[in-house]
Amino acid sequence: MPERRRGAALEKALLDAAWEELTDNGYARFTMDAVVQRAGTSPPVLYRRWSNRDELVRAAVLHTLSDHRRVELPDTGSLRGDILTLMRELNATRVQLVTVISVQLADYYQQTGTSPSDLRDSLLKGRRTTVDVLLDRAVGRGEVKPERLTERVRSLPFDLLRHDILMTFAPVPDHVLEEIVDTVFLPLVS
Amino acid sequence: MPERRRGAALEKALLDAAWEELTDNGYARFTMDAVVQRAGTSPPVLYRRWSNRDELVRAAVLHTLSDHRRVELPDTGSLRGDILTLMRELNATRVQLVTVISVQLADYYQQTGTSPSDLRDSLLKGRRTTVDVLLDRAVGRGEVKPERLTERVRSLPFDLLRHDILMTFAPVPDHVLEEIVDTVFLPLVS
DNA sequence: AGAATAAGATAGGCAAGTCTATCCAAGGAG
DNA sequence: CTCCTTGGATAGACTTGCCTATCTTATTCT
Repeated sequence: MPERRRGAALEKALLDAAWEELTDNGYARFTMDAVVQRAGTSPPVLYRRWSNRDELVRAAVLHTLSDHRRVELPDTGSLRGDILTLMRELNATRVQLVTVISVQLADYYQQTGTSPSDLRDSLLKGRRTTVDVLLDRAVGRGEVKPERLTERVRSLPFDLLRHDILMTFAPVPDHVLEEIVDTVFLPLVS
Repeated sequence: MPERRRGAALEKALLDAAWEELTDNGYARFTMDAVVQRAGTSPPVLYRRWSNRDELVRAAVLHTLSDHRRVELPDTGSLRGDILTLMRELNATRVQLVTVISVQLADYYQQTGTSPSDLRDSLLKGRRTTVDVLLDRAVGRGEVKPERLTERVRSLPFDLLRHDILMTFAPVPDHVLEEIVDTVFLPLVS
């Protein structure tokens, strides 16, 4: 007989199940029944917490986002190493997150009249990102010319990474990451 | 009494209606009934041609793609002008196409195990694109150094445009297009 | 121990959507 | 003019998913 889960543990299990349904099947095929079944519980348990599909989806996304928030801060001694390390980590760990946020939630954006950039903005608002730290250190070492670091250029490697992920729904090969850094980003900043 | 449409005209009306449903409501809310109603016809007319939802979606996408295939070839005398003109046209006319192909079809990709890049590849296979022509002319004028024109760099401005469209689901402001060309693309190629 | 709380099972009403069967009507082909 | 194809209307069977009501049972609190 399995133990009966309660409170926070049960809630986490439900949100995890919802997230897995979302990544596996996408929003279009996301059903409450499937979440119930995957979590091994019964409908009322779910509905006591989130009274409809959209509430559950929102909660699952927020839950996963807050889980993934922190990234290790690389420190390899060079901008190239730092940026590549960061990109490799994002590339390895965030493919699902990126595709769900950008693609699977299409219906949610349509209903709310928002877009992925709105979601992103509301999450990053006022936070100092890892990239900012890396770049400041590189400026301190004289590796980059600060006047070249426009917002566009700062986010360029990550925009390109995100773009490639969205076109393939898969991690990007490592040589592509190096290509982005070596033939696009570094030439523009140094 | 409205005339009764037949054959190709009717088929086009149905596919157009399907495409509009797709752009307005997305794949998740795409229903046969809605298409029937928008086209002003009745269910059997639809089912005689496409026996289910997915077949219809596929047909509508292909139909629209073949409609949009050609782009005007700009000739402003400078690479900057040519590229900007092309980007402006794409930005103005392809937002729906890009978002539908990348986002609304998520479910389709999941079922077929494909991705937007597969769709893109199968469409562009062997075709000489407008961009190639522009760039070759620029090389001829000595505006760009040919050895810098890697595949990555050639597609860079369009990848960034596509990325921004996917983050906002809307046309990109003109000053952003200029920013991409002036602070990213041209510095890399000249 | 006993009471209170919340988990979990089961069943079912309701709504929406898919697809088919059946019919009638328009309009082009002979 | 008549036939025959095909468009179009209507109705309904069937399925699926949402959500609620009701009941039993495990776990925790006092």
